[in-house]
Amino acid sequence: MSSSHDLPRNYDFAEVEERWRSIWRDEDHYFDKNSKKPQFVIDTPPPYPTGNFHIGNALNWCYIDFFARYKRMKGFNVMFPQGWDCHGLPTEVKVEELNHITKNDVSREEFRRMCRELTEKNIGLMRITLRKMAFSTDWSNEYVTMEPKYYGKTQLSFLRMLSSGYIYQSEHPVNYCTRCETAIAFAEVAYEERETQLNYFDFDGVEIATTRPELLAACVAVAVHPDDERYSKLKDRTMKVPLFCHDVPVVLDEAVDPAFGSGAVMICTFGDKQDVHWWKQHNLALRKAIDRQGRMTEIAGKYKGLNTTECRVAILADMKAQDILLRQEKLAQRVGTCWRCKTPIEILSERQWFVKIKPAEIADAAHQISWFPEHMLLRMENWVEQMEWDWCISRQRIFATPIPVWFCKKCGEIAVPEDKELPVDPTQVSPKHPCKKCGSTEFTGEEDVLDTWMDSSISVLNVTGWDGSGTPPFFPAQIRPQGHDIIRTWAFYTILRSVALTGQKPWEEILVNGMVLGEDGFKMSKSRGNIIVPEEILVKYGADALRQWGAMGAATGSDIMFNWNDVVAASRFQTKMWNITKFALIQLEKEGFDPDAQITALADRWLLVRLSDTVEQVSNALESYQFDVALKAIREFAWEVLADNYIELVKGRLYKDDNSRKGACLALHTAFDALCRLLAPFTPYFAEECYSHLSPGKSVHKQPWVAFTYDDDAARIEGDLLVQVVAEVRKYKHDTGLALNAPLGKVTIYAQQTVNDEGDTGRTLNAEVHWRTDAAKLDRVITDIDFNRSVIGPAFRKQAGAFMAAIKALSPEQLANPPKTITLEGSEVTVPENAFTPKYSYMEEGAQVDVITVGDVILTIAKA
RNA sequence: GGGCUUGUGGUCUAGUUGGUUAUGACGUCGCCCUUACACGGCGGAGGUCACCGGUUCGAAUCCGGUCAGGCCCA
Repeated sequence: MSSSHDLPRNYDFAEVEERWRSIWRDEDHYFDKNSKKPQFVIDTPPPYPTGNFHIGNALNWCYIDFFARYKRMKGFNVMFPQGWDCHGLPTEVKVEELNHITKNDVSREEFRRMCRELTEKNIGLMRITLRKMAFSTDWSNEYVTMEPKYYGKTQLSFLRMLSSGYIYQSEHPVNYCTRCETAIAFAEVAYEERETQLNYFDFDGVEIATTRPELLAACVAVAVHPDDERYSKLKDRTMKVPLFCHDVPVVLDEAVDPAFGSGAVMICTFGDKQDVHWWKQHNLALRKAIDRQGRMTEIAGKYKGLNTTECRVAILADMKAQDILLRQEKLAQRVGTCWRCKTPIEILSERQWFVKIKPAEIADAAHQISWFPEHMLLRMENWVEQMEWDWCISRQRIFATPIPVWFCKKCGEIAVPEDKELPVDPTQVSPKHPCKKCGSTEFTGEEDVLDTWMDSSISVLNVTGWDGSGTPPFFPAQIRPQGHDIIRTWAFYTILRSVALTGQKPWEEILVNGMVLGEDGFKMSKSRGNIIVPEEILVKYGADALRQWGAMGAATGSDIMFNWNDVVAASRFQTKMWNITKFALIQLEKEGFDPDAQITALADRWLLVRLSDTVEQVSNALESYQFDVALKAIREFAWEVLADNYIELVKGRLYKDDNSRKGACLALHTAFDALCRLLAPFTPYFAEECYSHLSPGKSVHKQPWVAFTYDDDAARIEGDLLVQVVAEVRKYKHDTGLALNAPLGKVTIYAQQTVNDEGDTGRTLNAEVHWRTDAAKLDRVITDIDFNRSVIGPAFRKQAGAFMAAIKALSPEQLANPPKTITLEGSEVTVPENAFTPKYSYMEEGAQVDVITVGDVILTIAKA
């Protein structure tokens, strides 16, 4: 134990946090591959290296660190890896922006180098925040998806799924962002509400409504509802497309809504997902009118080269000129846009790579995983059930994992590298062997790259040691922590890939955290100006306070509003705990502490039984990831049970110099030691600081989790009574205008059981306290009568005075049980309800006392 | 339009399988600087548990509907 003289008056989080950060060693958090302990592998989310570790990340990581630290103390071999999901458009866009270039202005290699450089810088910045937050990261298991070591595995996983038939290439309509010039997956399409124009025009004699006249060149059919009598004569006909003059068939389809527009629609390749549906179902022709840059193609004839907006204007003008544009209406519609750049997406038919989605397989694995909170599983189920297309994994970008494939220039056959050649960039190197089919040595490297989710969806395979064969040594992981916003992407793709590559679920449990909203209850955004960055909180209140906010801000899994109040409250709790620490150390160093002391006093037993309850509550809560419940129980124990009640009760005994303080010292030591350990996962710096003063040279983070139990039901019940008695007497002092430390004379407590309080109650109340088990012998005396003049006045008017005099004249027995009527100046009058209340005083053994009841217990107080 | 989720004092929030007086924090009001702590202690005020209906001896809790918010999707 360090001397209390060493303890500064105030807790200086900045000094303490920096000091421990320099003392702690990374090695303490390394996963031990040879350990005999049970493993606890966490499939940590690899954040996108934007350079800012935002508050949502912070919340997610707080949860991870809480259970990582808890599990370590519980004796698990914990792996808390840190990944970085580097590839993707945002970085490309940022690089273009920072350097005022477009990706086509420099070579692919140069562009990649610039992206890597920016990413490395950003990772550096984010690592600093992670360390400040005291996350117990296993830096020996850090992975960076843009590094060859990692993306080689991404490529290996691609090849495995290619050979097992999960991956195929095909020409198929895909969502395409013409600004980013790449295909995107459905998960990357964001829908936005927009107002557009619905144009009615004459289509070979039939009125048709369309929002996208620019797609007229891509029209491949006209569809009507089979029961729509207006159009029954169109059956089996072909129709001539206005302006373009090609013939298209008329198809009948139930999905056409006769009430929308004119009830007849044109099918274009492709205006929306419904067009793709009809196109497939009716086996229609393919007319590609828009290219990858979003410009009109050959098919569009004289409109070739225009972008879609220009083309729309031109076609509408030409329709007007030909007098076939009938009318226009405003229409609210939802447009699919690129989630990165918000450009409306086009559906283009392109040769792309796909991963087969087998919904049943994924649903089955999802059901084998425990979900926290449970209802998040439903989101996965809903997403899985409505999958229509396979997952398009090819992207036409640069900063991403190359698709490890060549095409034979002669016969088109695919060539793939051997495992040991990975990673490869097929645009830079050639295959080692001639074409299997035709023997040619001329190849073209695939220029397309992989969707970033192809990298991140093997995070769990990577950390569990996957090498391309069978089940990895540490697979499945024990838990996946992540936000609910990426259930349909990261969670979904990870399950898909794990099942495809290992045949098993990726994790035993998944813990889904909520989103962090601004103080105003809205999603944090620049435009609202409600963004809070972790760094700001770290500077003002420190990491431990921020971590407490993360634990207590909301129930695990629900969205959480950021709230400075919670951070302030957290920091106040630390102040309180710091004062408890100072008090405990001053007391414990007085005479050392005796681990063999006997605990006999009620207050001491009560503290230990409440501690035992708290340990159980906190442990149970942590097992089910209820961090709010756990920390709340800890705070309540420290603040209410230990500080406000226990310490106040035993102070007097601790100040004494005799043997009776030994039991209190042991109880205090036990509770304080346990508190440090309970707090360790939540406030690692603070807990370490407190514990280091209690047990110098030892780290609380290397101690086992508290296993303290104390079974003493009587102490819980009697101790609660003791605390209640003290509270009632305090209230009595307050009500009678006495200072809390004012001397009180004699207090007699009539309880059913004998209580050994070692004199604690008396010292706490500054009174002579007697606990008695016999019945109280009290005489009740009416000392005065309170009259209710607002009742008496209106009822008796001038006789009011006489009424009150008559009541005063009643005997004590009559007053205790008042008559219904009374004789007033010779006549019977009714005694109104609530007209008066007798005031009693009590006499005990001839002295006047005040009486308080606490349940069945009677307290009498004889003032000094 | 569909799925999920939420609606508790001024603000935020707890409330597990329905069970006496609905939890805590912040704010607010009053008293108190008692040898760990005024970044504190003690006490008080403040709630038709969104609304309507149902099940029940009993509903914040279960069921149905309405209204409002959030998220995801069509």
